Amino acid sequence: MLHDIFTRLFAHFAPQRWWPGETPFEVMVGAILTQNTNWQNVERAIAQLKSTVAFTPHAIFALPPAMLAAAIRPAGYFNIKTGRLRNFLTYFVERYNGNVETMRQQPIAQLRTELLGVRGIGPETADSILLYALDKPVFVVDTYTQRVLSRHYLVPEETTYDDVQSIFMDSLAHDVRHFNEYHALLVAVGKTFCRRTNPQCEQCPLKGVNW
DNA sequence: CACCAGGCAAGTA
DNA sequence: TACTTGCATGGT
Repeated sequence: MLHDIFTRLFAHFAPQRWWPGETPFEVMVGAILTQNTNWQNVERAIAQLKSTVAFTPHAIFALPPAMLAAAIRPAGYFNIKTGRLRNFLTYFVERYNGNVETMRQQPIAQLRTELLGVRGIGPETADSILLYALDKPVFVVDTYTQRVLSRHYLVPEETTYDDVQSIFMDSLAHDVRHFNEYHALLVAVGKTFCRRTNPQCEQCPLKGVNW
């Protein structure tokens, strides 16, 4: 059934080509900045940050917090996100010397535990980093995923993050490219047809699914 | 004007 | 444990 949903979405939408970002480290930063925030605003923030300092873990951490906050201001919650970014950078630099390839070599379960231990990184941000920055076969769940599934009565609305994730990871092959495209397509269908205000259910490519 | 966007943590009872 | 609230910009 999850395979059928993917087939419908893939037939309807063009490839999403997630995650936007020139480097894995940039994807990590974007994952934190995009929390409850429109991606367009994240792009502004990243652009401003790039024009402020060299886009490396050490350089960004060396930036005075007030300047970091000013740079990422367009992404919203800039004081909160400044702290969260610095928490992550502390972890990334202290444990991996800011080296993506070194981090990538660790086991998935260990990395997920480490990331969840950083204050400001919850399950979605952790999994986004694992999948989109480190190429780990982890399925990313977000509010659109939950909403699309529950609107089609595939899961109860109150299903937890980990349970939704298990539904996907227990029935699909653990393929990075597939998980990448699938999550992005769920966001696409959620945005386009499954909005709270002004839903467009009649034209949704998932119309009628209720296995 | 209201509402939303690729969440998370802290506070309250 | 189970809710609720704060965080904040920019687009529609």
